[in-house]
Amino acid sequence: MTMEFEKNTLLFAADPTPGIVAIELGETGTVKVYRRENDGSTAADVEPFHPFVWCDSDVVDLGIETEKLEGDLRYGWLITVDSWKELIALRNGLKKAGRDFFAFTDPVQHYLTATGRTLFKDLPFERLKRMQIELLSFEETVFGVPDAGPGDHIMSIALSDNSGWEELLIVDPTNVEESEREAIRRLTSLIKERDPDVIEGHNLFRFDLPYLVSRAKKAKTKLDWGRADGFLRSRPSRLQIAEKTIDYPKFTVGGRHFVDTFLLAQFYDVGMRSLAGFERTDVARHFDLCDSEEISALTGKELQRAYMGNSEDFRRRALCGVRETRVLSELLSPSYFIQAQIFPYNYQDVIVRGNATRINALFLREYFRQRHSIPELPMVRAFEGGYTDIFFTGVARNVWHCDIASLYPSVMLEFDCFPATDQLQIFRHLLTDLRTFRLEAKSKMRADKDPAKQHHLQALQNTFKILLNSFYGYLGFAQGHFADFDAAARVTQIGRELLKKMIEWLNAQGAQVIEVDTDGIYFVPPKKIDVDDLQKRLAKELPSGIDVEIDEQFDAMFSYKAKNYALLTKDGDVIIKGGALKSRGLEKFQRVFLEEMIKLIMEGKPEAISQLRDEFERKIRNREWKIDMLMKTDTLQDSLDKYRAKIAGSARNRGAAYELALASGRNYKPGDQISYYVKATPKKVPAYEAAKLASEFDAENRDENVDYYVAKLDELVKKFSGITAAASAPKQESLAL
DNA sequence: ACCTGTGGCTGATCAC
DNA sequence: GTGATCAGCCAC
Repeated sequence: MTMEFEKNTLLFAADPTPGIVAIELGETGTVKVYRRENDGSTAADVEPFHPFVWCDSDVVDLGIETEKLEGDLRYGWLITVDSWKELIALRNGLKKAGRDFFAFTDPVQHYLTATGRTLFKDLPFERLKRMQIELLSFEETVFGVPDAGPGDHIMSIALSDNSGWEELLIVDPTNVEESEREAIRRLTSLIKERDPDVIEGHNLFRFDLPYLVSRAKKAKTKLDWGRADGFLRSRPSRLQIAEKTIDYPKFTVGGRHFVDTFLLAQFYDVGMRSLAGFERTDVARHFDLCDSEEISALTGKELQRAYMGNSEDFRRRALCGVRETRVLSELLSPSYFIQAQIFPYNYQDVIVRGNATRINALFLREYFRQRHSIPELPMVRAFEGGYTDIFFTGVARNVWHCDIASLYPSVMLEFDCFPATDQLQIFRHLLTDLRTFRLEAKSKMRADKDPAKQHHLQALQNTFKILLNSFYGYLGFAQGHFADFDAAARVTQIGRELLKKMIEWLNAQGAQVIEVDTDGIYFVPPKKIDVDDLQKRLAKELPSGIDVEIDEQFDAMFSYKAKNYALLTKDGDVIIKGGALKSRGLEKFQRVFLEEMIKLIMEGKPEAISQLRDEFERKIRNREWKIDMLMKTDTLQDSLDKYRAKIAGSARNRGAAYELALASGRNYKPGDQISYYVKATPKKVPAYEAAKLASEFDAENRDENVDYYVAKLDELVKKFSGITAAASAPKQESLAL
């Protein structure tokens, strides 16, 4: 089979029009469709636009023409109009008449759903025109806020694109007003001239664009960056990334997309949990693409001096930013580029929409195509999740791990856990196809010798994987039209039963099960057993289509609590899992101490812990560490107003990060991170009263509360003393020594 | 205007 | 002191 998956219309939609790079609303009743031509130029087609509404009843009484849809689901009538203006009028009319209806709010989603088109078909990522931008402001680097004071202005605008072109605009410090205006104008004309499809930046939404808008306003310069001469627009938006909610102004401009690598980094970290922070330098360091560590580490004041002195360091720093953004985007964007070929969304929106929302859009597109009615939103109810348990705590030696491959997708397919309302059986078909495609993409990737193709296939199979895993979540998604909470409950129940069956069987074989979570089991194998043999016999216990694999073996495991454990690999590496052992909520010295302590425990050297403790105490008392070892970094979840309101209503306790944010007088927003430490105080006070911003720490005149930190160290040692004692008392607690 | 799910652990604070 | 509650973060 060739790359047939790109011909799958459920996934990649029915209309094959290649090379669409952007879509924007045009003159009344039209959209402008921008396409990349073979010679690299961009064509603009004017196309008709027919937005639509799904309605629960015939509306002939309102004098409106409707189309009766197939099936008997709630929204069984379709009303199609000829312009965006008419759609808004129709919605208002229906609302007034008390009719129940459903319509998309995004015109691009209307267009793509109605036509079956998607962006970027047959377009390699390299042919997308991507421009990178980074502004440096005179005071931002000192205060962390755009447009901090009257003395503030743009120092530089750095630009680059994926053809390798670069340009640096520097504002003349001796003639700021005129020079800044000139730089902004030059920026606008460069955007028009180079005509990028995508404008990328790190913190583009929360810094560069709002800052630029405020400076352009002062300079009375227009930011007409649209392909059809439209202006930059923004409105407040909010983004949910795992447990974090990020407030940001969402910027849009006609015919182009904005991509913020700060947001991409946030999404990346949900899966990996491995970034130290989300500043560009943190992310660049993580991916090992820092070309000059000391240049990017320049402090605000040093940078100001370099700027005033017109030094080469300033130019290097300014360009270093866009280069890193470009590489970062090349690492983090491809999966979204592929998703834009699949989902009826703008590239920019594919990034910020959640998985379940995107799946919902696929369902609605196919039901629209088949002119089939769609269901109302499901009744929401709570349902039980995966099975988690722990049977042994302490250190175990020779630990094996087995897991069920793609547990929930397999259960859904093998046990027919599909949405009751899905009369067209889209769910089953998509899931089946995705699973086949993923395996295909994976095997093709292994077979291919061309690194560029391998890279694409890797991104493709990863996209399929994310999608596959989101289908179960969709069943329990309150805003999914085809969600089905009973089906979701069946999936997890079957999952729990399978796991329990495996545990029972392993125990009956003489294995000792240590820890279980959802789809995998850590256990000490019975004596004298062959891995392949055990795997074969375990597999026989499970229904067909449910594949189990003994995928890993470890020298030791430190089992602490459910979802909290450490592993010692055969290569001597330590893997730590769980919030109790490695949470970002812990200060760095605690995380480092824990890691070293756990390593000692797993290596069978628990007696060395007290020496480690003493060494850490000495370093705290002698103030040997930089403050980053002692500080804590919290992410603000609520706005400061909401926090104030909650405190006033006794709905929550005070927290150090919020108190510091309030005291700073700066405009902190949800998603912002605050680093602070606890300073010495004359008498004992709550931590939030003794907290001080890490940025205000004075290394020449240190004031951290050493007793507070030593006490924390002791609590840590105490907390684990029981379990380390157990580990050194083999007869009682330790397994398979 | 936006939004995949449940399960589990911990630290900080506060009422009792 | 203790337990309850909330917020934050993590596993899968």
